[in-house]
Amino acid sequence: MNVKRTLTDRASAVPALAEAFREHGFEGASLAILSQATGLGKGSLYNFFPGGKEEMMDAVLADIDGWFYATIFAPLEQPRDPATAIRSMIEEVTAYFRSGGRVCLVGLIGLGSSGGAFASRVKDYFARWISALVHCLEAGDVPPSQAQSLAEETVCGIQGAIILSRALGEETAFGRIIGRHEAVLLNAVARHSR
Amino acid sequence: MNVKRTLTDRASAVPALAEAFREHGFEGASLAILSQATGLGKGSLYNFFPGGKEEMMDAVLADIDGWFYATIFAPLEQPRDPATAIRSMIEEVTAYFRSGGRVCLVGLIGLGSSGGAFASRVKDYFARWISALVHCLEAGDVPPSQAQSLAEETVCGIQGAIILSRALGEETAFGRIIGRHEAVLLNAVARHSR
DNA sequence: GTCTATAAAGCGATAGAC
DNA sequence: GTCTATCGCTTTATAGAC
Repeated sequence: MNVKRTLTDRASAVPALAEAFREHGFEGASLAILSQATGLGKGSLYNFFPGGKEEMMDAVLADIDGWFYATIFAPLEQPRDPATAIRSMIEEVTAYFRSGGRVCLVGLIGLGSSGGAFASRVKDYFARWISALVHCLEAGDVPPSQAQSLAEETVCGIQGAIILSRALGEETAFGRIIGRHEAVLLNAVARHSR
Repeated sequence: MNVKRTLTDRASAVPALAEAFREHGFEGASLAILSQATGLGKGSLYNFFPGGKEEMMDAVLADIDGWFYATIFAPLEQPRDPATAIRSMIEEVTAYFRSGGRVCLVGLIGLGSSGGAFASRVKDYFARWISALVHCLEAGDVPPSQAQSLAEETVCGIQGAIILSRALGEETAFGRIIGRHEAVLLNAVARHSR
């Protein structure tokens, strides 16, 4: 019971850490910031994460990966109806990234120099996303080569939409861009399953 | 003459600073790193950039903006032949970002917390890029609303392609994704100018 | 298990010799 | 104009009180 409790507390600190890393980046998020974000003292943080910031970031990335797998990837991989799965993905992604107001931490880490330490997590995240979307499109009778292209373009477009909507300072850009990707995906499955 | 000389030396330090900021980010690039990258001591750096790191980054962003305006934006705005201008943009962009091996510093800064201080530069960069591409497409008789969508999608796709090719660790992804965007743009101008 | 105090190192920035 | 030395301050990380 007491073992479970410490794990639970560690796990409950992860979302706060994630938000701090999102806002300040890996190097920018100091222990003082992380301490304030979680409400835990530095001592407690090192008790949960003996490896320091790196272990915290690793736990955050693992948590994000788990959430995406359960919420986005898994439904795409075994879709009852491909069109519904696509619509669901777009809806969840838009809510998760708050229309571009919230940064994709995995993408951000991949761009930075700190990315090397988390390269495999970053790679897996994007590879699994694309793979899941490919499976969904193929379930909608889209030819494999076209499914691969569409999946890559969609995942790219989402990352780009976050950058662009933040840069332009207009949240509406995100929905506009993502909406067009949704339409392209739905059009593809509708055309081929016809 | 001596005035010109100091300006030249300051300017010649900017590309090295840019590369250091690209590799380490704004917070990650310490003065020790910037000193090593430029070959100048901290004293010399502060002589050229009294405002410290912020002024260095601002000079870097101004330099990048100037290069993009001359090389990419201006040719798009007054295209002799839209298709040629588009092909040239893709070629220059691919070389500049080294097929995704080189990060887009403007996009990276826009994602990070340090972006606030450089928000107007980041915004202008993307707004001008999209605007220039829209003008080029309209010169190719693409309807305005469609030109705006295509331009947004292309700029997004380039940013996303950098993230994805780095994350997946395959440089080929960049050319593949950007090539499809190029084809879409060329197809649009060919179809409407027909 | 959580805190405060503290260590050692690195940070941005400045001063002053040359 | 360029360097070295140095100032405060913040950083990560640890130690020890409770």
